Amino acid sequence: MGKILLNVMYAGDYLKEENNVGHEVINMFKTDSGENYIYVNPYGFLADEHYGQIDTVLLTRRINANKWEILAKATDWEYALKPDDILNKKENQEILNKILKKEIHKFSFCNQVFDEENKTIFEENKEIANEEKQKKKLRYRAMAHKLIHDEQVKEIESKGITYGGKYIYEILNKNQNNNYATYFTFKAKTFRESKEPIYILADGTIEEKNSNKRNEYFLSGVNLPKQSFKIYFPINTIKKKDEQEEEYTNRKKAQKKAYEKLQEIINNENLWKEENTSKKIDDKLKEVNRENKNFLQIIKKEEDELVFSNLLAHFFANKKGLFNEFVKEVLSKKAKKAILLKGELNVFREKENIDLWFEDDDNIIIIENKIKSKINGRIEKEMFINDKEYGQTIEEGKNEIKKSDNEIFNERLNSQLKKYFNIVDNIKCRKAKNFFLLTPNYNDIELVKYDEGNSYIKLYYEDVYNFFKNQLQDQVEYQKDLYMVDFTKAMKKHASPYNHDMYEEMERRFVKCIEQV
DNA sequence: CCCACGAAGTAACGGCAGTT
DNA sequence: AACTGCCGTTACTTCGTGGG
Repeated sequence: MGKILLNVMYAGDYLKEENNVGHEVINMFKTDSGENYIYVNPYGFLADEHYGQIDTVLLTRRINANKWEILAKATDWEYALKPDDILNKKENQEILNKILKKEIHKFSFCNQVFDEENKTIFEENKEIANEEKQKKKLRYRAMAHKLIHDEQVKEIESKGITYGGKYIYEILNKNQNNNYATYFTFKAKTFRESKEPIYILADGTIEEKNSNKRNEYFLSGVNLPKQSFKIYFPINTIKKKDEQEEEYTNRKKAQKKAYEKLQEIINNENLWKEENTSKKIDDKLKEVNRENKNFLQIIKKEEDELVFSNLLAHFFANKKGLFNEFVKEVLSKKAKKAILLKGELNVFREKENIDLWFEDDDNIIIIENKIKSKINGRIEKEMFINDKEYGQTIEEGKNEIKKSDNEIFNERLNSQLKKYFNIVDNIKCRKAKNFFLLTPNYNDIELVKYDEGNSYIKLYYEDVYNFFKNQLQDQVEYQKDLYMVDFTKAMKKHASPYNHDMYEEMERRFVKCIEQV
């Protein structure tokens, strides 16, 4: 029975620095000779005992604390450089002995040696700050890192591991600590991307109750790590501390079940592409990378919902007939009824705090735009011991959280959706009133959760993006408006089922670095 | 012109659970 | 047993708007 490793990609403060390219970017690319090298976060190697044990590495991305997306599977380790083997080479032992004055057989042993050697120094100089101690400790580990790095560089040259004609260590030469970096963990014989997003959900997600969505797998009773980039299945250690025997066995059972479920996912051929779809760095990819900019990206306003609301209001107010088409082609279809516009159209921004307010003789159409933020509103938690005693019942549709047999939390979400609905609903007129909530495709807001949520119709950026794209194709007039062309480009990001920001950002940086070497 | 308020942005902080 | 850094929460800041 082999182990499964779930590894998180595109995370960490390291990536915030423009010059740093996450090493994991290589996972989604083939080398120039068509091989798949995999880099396992965070440092590119595993603890000694895992080598030779792992069947499959699932490359994942965090959606949130309890929801991870599986992007690809890498199986059949063909080749790896084991850090401890490198350190145990005779010449490396000599180097380490000379510097550390101690025999090192295990990578993890560096810390211990440091502690022993510096015991007296730190006892005598208690004032040495902890921070400084940490820095010094890191320098010791860096020696081991350096030896592994040197060995990898040799291998990269002899095996010709290149992307777009450049050695991987050349490409990443602007990375912080590139001189100490590890570049690959192993070479995989098979690499398959998922056909469509596969999600695994752990405890704490509201999706549990209706987890019959496509490709969502619930790993009940298992916690996904919040800090670590790795989790191994079967899970290595279960702490028995503070646990009753029954809880302990239940947790063991849950973990076994989770492991079996992951195996099912891996073996389910329907979930994975038939071919190895990882790309090679070629001229076409470089070209796409250069063209892929839009002005909102440049001014870093791609995530700003106010900007999108302003632009939508601008185009609908100023392009004659555009809103008419939009209502016909998109809103009517979403509402499953014909919305017929009549008379002069007025477009308001932030009227009564409502993002977009369209009004003509016969209709009021409200669009609440949510890109990053959630629905605002107070969450009122009512806790009552045994609802019968208090004479209260839990209304249907509310989120009911059962803490124990007689403790029930009733979560009421008194939301801005309700507020806006009431504002418009209370207007005494014969106009038809339609409410829409516009969100990116990756940001699935559960309307049922909110008061009056059901009065809103979900509208996705994909709908709006496709509409604008089609309009641009059909109307030469629109093509001349470069703001409209760029705005449409900027919407594409939010029309994706993945929030691919880091994924795409890393790809962009990677290709940029290759061109600059 | 002042002030209150809403909403988005931001900084700080504690919890978490695997890793060394 | 100490360490780590993400994540959710909370409190605070900033900005714009609209009422008085």
